[in-house]
Amino acid sequence: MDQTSRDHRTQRILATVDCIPHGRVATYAQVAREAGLPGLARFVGHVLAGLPSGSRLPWHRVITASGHISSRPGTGPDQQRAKLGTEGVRFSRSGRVNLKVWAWDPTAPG
DNA sequence: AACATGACTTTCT
DNA sequence: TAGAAAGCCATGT
Repeated sequence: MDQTSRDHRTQRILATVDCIPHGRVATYAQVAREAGLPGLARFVGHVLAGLPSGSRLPWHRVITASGHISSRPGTGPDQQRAKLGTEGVRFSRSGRVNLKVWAWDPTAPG
C-alpha cells in the first residue's frame, strides 16, 4: 500500500466523519462504508486515533456497532458522552445509544 | 515473512 | 441484555 493511497483513504474517512450531522451518530463500519471502504471499520478507528485533541471533526459522533463508546487512550469516554449529550443524543441506562433512533441516515435528505 | 496490537463487527451461547 | 470467541484489515516491531 502506497503512502499516497493511505492518505487518500484517510481523507475519505475524515470527510465522511465530517459529514455526520449534528445530533446523529454513526458506527465505525458505517463511516467506512460511506467512505467507500467497506470492511475497514478498524481503519476508521486508527484514523480517529491519529486526530489531534483539538480537531474540529465530529469524531465524538462515531461509536461502535453496539451503540457503545470505544475506550480510547488518554481521555475517558465521558468526554465523548458529554459532547453527544450537548447535541441531544440520549443514552440508554446501560450507557448505550439506540442506533435505531440516533443512527445517521446518509440516504436521508438534509 | 511472522507476531502482536488496536477508538471494530458478527455470531453463538 | 450480557459475555466469549472468531473474523477482518492496517500498522509497527
